[in-house]
Amino acid sequence: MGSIEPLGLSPIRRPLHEETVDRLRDLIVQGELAPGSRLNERVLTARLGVSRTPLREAIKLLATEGLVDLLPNRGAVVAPIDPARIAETLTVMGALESLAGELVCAQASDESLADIRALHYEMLAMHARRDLDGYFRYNQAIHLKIVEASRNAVLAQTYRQLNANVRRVRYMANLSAERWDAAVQEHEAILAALNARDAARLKR
Amino acid sequence: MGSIEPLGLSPIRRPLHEETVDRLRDLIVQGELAPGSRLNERVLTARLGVSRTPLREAIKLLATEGLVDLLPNRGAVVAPIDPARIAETLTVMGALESLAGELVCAQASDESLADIRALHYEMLAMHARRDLDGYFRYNQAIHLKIVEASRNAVLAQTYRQLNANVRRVRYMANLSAERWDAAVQEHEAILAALNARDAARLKR
DNA sequence: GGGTTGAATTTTGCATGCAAAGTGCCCTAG
DNA sequence: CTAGGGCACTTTGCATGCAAAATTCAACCC
Repeated sequence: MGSIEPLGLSPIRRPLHEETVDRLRDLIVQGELAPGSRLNERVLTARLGVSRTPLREAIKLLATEGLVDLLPNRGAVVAPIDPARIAETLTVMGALESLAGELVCAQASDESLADIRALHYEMLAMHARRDLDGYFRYNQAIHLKIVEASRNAVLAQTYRQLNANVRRVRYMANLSAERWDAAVQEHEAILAALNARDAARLKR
Repeated sequence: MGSIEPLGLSPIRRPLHEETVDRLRDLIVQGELAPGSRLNERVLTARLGVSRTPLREAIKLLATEGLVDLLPNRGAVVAPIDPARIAETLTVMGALESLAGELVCAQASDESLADIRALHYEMLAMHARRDLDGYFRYNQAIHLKIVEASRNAVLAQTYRQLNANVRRVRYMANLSAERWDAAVQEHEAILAALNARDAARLKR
């Protein structure tokens, strides 16, 4: 396009299609593109400032992540939120978290555990001041950190991919207060087990 | 390209990029494209008879499956086989299979179980006549069938995706005879537990 | 002789063009 | 007034064009 790189020492330039995937994913996850709405290529190229080629690559990629549905010869739509599918996803994520917990107990570094503990207290702080949004962010961060601390890159990537799908729901479904408190209790228990490196306790 | 569709009453026509993904995946999984070799777009378009656009879409898709590595501005290579990564993948697949087993015990239909049992005996037949290739095919089929019988589409898709990666290895790594026999024994045990719908026994 | 630089070629990344499939509107027939 | 058919417009799917990055190869300098 007509713009000249400001040549601020930008060490690397990310491929456009990658950038587009991330931006489009954010639009979908944060609900800016509503579930079920069509993804018109012309509109999106205008909105994102890219041409159709990287956009189409991005759309197909997000289709494999389950965030969009491809309708042959009729384009793509933001995947509707299917409660049954969400439930299935949570089941699988549960199994992965369980595995991650075991691996963390067995082999994570003390620094990783310390990081997780720190995030946990940040989250408690958010809970204390009833900051739901902040709470969710730290909650996400903790889960991702646990999965990363498992030192299994495949596990981490698989988990992240599934997570994108349920994040859409979490953004919408507002938690009741009791449900929220219960979740926090649960988190306390998990953290305690991790600290003790007690894999058996973790699985309850 | 210049060819005319033979117009045999083809009810539907699969999108070209999808077809390309499958064909390219097969080339990689079956080792026809060696790990580490570069994916030259011009060469592949000639080989597959498609233009660069669907080919590029396919390559990016396979990158998310972990079958190819993308080198920015330098194209793509068939992902080298990294033993550590394979081990990680098997760990995750193990967790998923375990989950699948539980789900199958809890809620699969009797017909599904019968299908699995039938495949199991087919596999035993292959084992008896020392047909390694046939054995692998049925082995794969059984695992896929179990995962599908779990009635969790997300689980099934996740499993299939991870499986593509390890299939490359299974094609190469020839099993020793003892290792093979042991695997068959294991399979017998799994099938027995499934038939009894005994989830606890399954997990050993 | 080894290393470096730079021009030619190749290859990728992105943009755009073209044909076919799809969609909707309007007009007409019943 | 409603149902059906046809035409125009929109949108997608694929192919190709163009510019920039990378690679190659060779001449040149040290």
